[in-house]
Amino acid sequence: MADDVRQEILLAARHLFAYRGFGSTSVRSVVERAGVTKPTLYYYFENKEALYLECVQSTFAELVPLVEAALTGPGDIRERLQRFTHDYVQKGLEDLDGVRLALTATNPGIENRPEIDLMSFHIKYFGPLEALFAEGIESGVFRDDIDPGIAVIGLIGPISMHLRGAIEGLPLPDNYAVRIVDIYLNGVSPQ
Amino acid sequence: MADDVRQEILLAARHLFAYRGFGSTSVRSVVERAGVTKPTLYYYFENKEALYLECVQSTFAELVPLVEAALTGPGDIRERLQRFTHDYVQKGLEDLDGVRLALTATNPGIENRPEIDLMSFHIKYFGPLEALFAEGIESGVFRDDIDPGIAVIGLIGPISMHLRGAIEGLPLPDNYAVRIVDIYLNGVSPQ
Amino acid sequence: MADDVRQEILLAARHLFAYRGFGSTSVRSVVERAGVTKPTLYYYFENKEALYLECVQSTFAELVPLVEAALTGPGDIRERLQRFTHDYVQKGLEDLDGVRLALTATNPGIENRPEIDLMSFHIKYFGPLEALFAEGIESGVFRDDIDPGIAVIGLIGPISMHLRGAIEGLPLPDNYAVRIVDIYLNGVSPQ
Amino acid sequence: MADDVRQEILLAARHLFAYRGFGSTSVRSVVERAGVTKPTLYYYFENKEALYLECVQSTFAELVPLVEAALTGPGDIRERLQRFTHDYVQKGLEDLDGVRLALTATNPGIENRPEIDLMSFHIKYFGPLEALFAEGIESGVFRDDIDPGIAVIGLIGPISMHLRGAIEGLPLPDNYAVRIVDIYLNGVSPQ
DNA sequence: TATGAATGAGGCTTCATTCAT
DNA sequence: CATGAATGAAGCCTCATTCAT
Repeated sequence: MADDVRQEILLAARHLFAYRGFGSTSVRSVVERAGVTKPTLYYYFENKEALYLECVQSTFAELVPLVEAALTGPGDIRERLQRFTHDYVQKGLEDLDGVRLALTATNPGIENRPEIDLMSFHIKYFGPLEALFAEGIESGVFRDDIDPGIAVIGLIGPISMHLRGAIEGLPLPDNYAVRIVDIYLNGVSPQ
Repeated sequence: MADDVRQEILLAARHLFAYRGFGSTSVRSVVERAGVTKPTLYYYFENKEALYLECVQSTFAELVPLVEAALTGPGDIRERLQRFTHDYVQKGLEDLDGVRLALTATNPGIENRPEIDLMSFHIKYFGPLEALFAEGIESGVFRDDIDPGIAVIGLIGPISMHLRGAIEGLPLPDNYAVRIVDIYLNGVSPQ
Repeated sequence: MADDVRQEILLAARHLFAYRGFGSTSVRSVVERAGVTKPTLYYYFENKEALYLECVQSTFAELVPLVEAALTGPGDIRERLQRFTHDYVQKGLEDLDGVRLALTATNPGIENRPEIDLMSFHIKYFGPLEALFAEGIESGVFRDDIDPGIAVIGLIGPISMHLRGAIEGLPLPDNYAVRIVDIYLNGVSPQ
Repeated sequence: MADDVRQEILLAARHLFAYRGFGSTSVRSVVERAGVTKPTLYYYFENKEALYLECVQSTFAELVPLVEAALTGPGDIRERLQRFTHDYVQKGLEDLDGVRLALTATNPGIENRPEIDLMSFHIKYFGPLEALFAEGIESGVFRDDIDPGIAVIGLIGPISMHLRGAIEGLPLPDNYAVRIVDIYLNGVSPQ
């Protein structure tokens, strides 16, 4: 019962923070969307900042197991990268609020917004990915002259840009996971 | 004289919009930083929104010739991509405010902020890049089974992610332009 | 058991009312200090005002017997005045919260605070003192050309000012009771 | 013009702070009484606290020259004390708001109210009085076995208590200055 | 050109209090 | 007896904007 109210507030806040950012989301708009009064919001959350942080952290928290599951599952590395790409984008498409929120929250240093502990997020988030690359280099599936950091960004960068496009309504190509990973693995030059 | 004042206001606003976003930047903070009074600001700019738009558009305007110059200059395609990558990142490092502002302004739909005409920007901005890819495919330098949209994102995605990292203080790898383009062209798999 | 809770609330409230006044003491701060919940407080007290009144009245109630005991005890008038002065100040030093509360509560008309029935308090409080003066005048120990009201204030005024000083940490002079009463009886001029 | 508005706000605030204290006086009530809007108040004063401090300090500032004038003027010490007593009380009767405000502001440590620098006030305020006593002791007009601190309180205490009575509507005795100083100088015992 | 002064609206937060359990 | 949860009203303060000068 009571936790329903809390959840309702979180959902409303998540949506609004995602669409308007921290500084431009008023507490009033949150409580109106959630159908509660302001003191009720303050009963469950210390202040607007704490509410924001919980929204962001819960959003990120949902991503971590996804990454891990996709990357540590069965299949060879190409298959795992494809599954990761697909699941990650799919999850984003099913939760556009979450993507928007993540994009805003990881935008550097703006908005008067509370500090997000991005570093620990990066570790949890990119950790398994970097591990996969290390594994791939060792087993000869990846070139051994590539910095793992660069390697991660080479995949995450395009994926996140595709997601941004999807948010703005651009269509994803068919078989996007296969194609993105294909370019990633083999490059744009003919072999 | 008068244009100096205008310029001063623009500079102050650009910095603050870049660091705090549109909704969280107060007109007061802008005029204080610019050393003018509020009516003076409103003499030069219709309102906060117009001021923001001018900041963003002038920032983007600076980028367009850069892209064009880098891509249409001398050299083969690999060299031109490397030059583009290098110049783009370099320009960003020299104008971190501009990068922040661009990242915020192109973040999807947040912040109560005025609508940016992203589409026309995209055309000007990605146009030359897509043209280069078309040229490359035609001349056989690029694979012909790649969607040009995906191709652009495959390069822009990692570059913009590197820039975001740079803003947060992460070091760029040595020869980043060469290495990024190398992965982009040849993929992470051994040939 | 139950009265313990009530007493705990009263103690907490007394302290907070004493230090912050009526208007600036929140019910929340009282219940937190008392370790109870708000409905519990409202179970024992009708509202914040009733709680305040009980704090003040119980504080004053403690003073009345003290005054009477000191003034109606053994000894000549000088001794009784000294004992009164000493006991009164001593009691205050042992209950600084009470002194603060009394000072605040008798401060004229401020604070949105509930009306204190000061008049009846004055009668109980200054009554024995005025009686002592009447007795003193009759017996020739006091001058007969002095208004009793002025006489009372001549003693209470300095005592209460000393107490205020003590609250703020100023040291009391040695033998303060003797010295204050001495001035009071004989004046500051040489005889 | 503009300073008139500022003055109006100060007057309104002074009255309300005097009658209700700091914590129980709302900014809204001040601006309504002053006939201005809230942003106007904040244009002239940094915040509620600064407004309060200016009220209190200006009130005290008015007292200092009064004390000095009364004590350093012509006449022997008795006459000067009488003049001081009379002028001080008279001034209070003409500015009951000021008296209330001073009483509240010097009430120890309550009300969440801003810290008043009482020490420097005490020095300015009681300084001339203590000097007079020192002078009086040296010239043999006062007993030399009296601590000057106690001596000051012996006079100020009753005066301030009389003022408190006056605020609550109690009548002052005829010739109060003469009578108070008389007791003060000669004591309540017959010579 | 430039400004001191002003404002309606709204920002976040806390108040004293109560109801159903 | 006691509480978790809720609320209308009000708290202080700042917002973007404007007008007379």
